[in-house]
Amino acid sequence: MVKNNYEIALRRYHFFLYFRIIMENKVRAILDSLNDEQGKAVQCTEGPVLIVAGAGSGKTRVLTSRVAYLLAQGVEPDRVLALTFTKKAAGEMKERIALMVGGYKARRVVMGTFHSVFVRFLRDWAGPLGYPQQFTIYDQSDSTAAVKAAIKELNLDDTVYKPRDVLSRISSAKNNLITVGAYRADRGAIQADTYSKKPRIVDVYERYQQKLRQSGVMDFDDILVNMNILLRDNPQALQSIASRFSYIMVDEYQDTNYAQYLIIKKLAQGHRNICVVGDDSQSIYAFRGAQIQNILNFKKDYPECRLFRLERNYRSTPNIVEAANSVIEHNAGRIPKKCYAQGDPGEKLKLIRAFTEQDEAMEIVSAIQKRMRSDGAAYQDFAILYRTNAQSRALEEQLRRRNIPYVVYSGNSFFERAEVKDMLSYFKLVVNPLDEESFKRVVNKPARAIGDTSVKALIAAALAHGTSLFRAAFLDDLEQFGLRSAAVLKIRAFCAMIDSLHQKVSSTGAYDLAREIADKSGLYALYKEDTSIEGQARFANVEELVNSVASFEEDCREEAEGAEDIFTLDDFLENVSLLSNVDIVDEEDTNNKVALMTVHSAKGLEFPYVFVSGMEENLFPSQNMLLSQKDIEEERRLFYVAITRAGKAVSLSYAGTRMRNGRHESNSPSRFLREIDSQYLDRPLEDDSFGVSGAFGSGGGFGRSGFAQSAHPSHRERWAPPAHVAAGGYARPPKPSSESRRPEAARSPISSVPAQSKPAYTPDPDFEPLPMSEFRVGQRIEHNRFGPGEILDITGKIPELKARVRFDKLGEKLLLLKYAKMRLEK
DNA sequence: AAAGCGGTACTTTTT
DNA sequence: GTACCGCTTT
Repeated sequence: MVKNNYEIALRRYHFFLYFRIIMENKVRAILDSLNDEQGKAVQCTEGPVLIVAGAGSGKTRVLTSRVAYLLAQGVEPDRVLALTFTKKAAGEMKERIALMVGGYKARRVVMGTFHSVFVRFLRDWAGPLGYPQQFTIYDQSDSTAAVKAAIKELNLDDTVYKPRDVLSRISSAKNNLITVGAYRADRGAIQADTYSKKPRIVDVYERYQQKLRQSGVMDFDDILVNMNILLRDNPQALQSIASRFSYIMVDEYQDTNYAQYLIIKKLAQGHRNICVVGDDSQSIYAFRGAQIQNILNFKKDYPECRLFRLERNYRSTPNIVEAANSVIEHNAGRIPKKCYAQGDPGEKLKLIRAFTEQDEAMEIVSAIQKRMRSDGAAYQDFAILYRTNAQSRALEEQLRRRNIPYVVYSGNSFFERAEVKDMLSYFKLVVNPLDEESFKRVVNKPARAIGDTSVKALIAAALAHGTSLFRAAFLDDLEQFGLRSAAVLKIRAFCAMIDSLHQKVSSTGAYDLAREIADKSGLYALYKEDTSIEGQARFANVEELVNSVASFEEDCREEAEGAEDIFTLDDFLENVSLLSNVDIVDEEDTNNKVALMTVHSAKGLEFPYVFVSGMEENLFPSQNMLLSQKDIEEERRLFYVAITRAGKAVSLSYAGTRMRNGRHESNSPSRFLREIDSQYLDRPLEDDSFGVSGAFGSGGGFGRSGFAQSAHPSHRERWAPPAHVAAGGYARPPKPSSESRRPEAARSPISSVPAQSKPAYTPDPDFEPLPMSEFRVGQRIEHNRFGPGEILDITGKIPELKARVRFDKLGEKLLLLKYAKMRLEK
């Protein structure tokens, strides 16, 4: 007996030793792949930790290793919370952790985006917060539509109260946890709104919130606001949620806003094991409330915190890193750090100068093909980045022309299609019948003889009773709002259909229910019967959406490893609503394809070869960002992000003219190009490349008399005109301004001389306006629709030039030249 | 009630 | 140049 016990104890001890050796091996394996500083950061698990991680410094490696290290120390996976900005980032980290500690443990780590993790908690506490358990989430376009509806209900002019602007105002209020009441009490905010001639924004805010409430819906910001409310007002919830975790990690901390900051603070206040990772130089989301202060002030909140700096860049060549450094040094108030790379300095950054955006695109495509031959690179090694989504067009055209496979990372592709939105609205409405925007969208799709008039009356009834459209449908005083009994019956039939589907949500698999909705709603049949080419494409999209429900369900089952959960449509919706641009693209879709995306979307990604296109003033930096020094610094960080995506080579391109909003625009090369230390560029940037002088001959050639010839169409096609021609032709050729010559001035032109920074060209008030094109008074023209005629006179200011035309058949008409489809008569 | 037209605004970035 | 809105027409 004694011996037996002894043996057991010995065995246990052996097992313990054995176990320890395995663990030590695991730990060693984890730490072996790290440099000194990374290793320290990984092992410093207790207490607050700030990791300032430069671009390409192995930030993800540190984060994943740190989680793996914690698990190897015996920490239970579900006590670790890791927050990221995109699902893609979270997914990749999970995969890497799984490689280190196995999938079983890795999957149990609570890892996801702020929004998706918090939504889970909010579901558990939906009741106390006054939401239905199956609340749904409004995306940007739903929110905008709801704001618009709120504006209309308040009888405000939606051309003054532009829904997008109002929403962004409301959004920043929410991101700073300013409720409607606090907003009303905030004299500064009210004054600002009054000053911008929109004093009733706060009323719209109030109405908008009411609508969301009645609809049982949260917008993106509400997820954060409600999380804060929950943690503030519900001690039980705070206790339950905060005590679940003993370690918290936050990625991209520089991009957190106040609401997120406060949630993290509350969750960490017990154990203070909070590790945040970020790079102040890569803070690019101020427009959605991100506060760079959060990372700068981390030390103030956690005085005992340890700081680790990851300064060695493993991604990029020294030339790229130094070029990026030289740019970011133009910003004030950064966390001091010196990023560096070792090894072969690599190629210098390449400048590409083109006449038009098409030329620019061609140059880029040629460079890609050349590079593939010289370096044996594959398509997926390339990324083309740009400031605005609209710029992808010209690039796509050229890529298609040369049969180069590419993938565009952008939100407005699949999920923005009308037919997909219709189907999704049905899904949302079935999950949450109170959802007003979804209700309005699909109530008469396919046609059920429930027209605008009926819907308007129903809205009035809902408004009067302070309830949702769905509930309003069953009121018994609907006649008072002008609804005929036939219409009421049809509406109620629709609601009954939705309700019967709604009953099945929690008991039916997502895919089965999706199919049933597609059938019962009649949407499937509606799209199927349209046999036109576009109709077939629409049908295919609806099919694809429904199929994606199936693959979602499969993914979930795989993840759950046979646990007998059923995955329902509300799970699917939640997942879809919180996808980011980079999440939407299928992994298989990126195989051997050139990637196109905005610089914002590119954050966190890397490619061997990066092209940054549209390096022009007013585009990058954006013209909307030229007003304040703060904004310029954010644009500069954005440019920094762009450059540091590259491993081997960076090409920066700019065009002399490009089409924007249907007009040709000319801009000089971006100031950021001038900010790159010239020793890292393959050639010096011409001081006077575009829009100023030089390239097209200075001054004389484009005077008043010179304009008539240069504006001839054939001439214009070959030679991109400098700015003063494209801008309308009546401005003087600018004198080479001192601003473009002096780098010091270029660094801070805004704060010192705001007047000079914007209009590079002063219009001559005495000069008679000429049309920007070939049209003259007295000329005969031919209009696409109105036929032949004669130009009587031309009035108005650029760009609103109007031509009075007497048409031979139709008489006089006033046409806006920039839109009129007419040409000189042959 | 749907389709078709003309007018208007739009392009900064996104969870 | 396009997407969207609201008005008009059938």
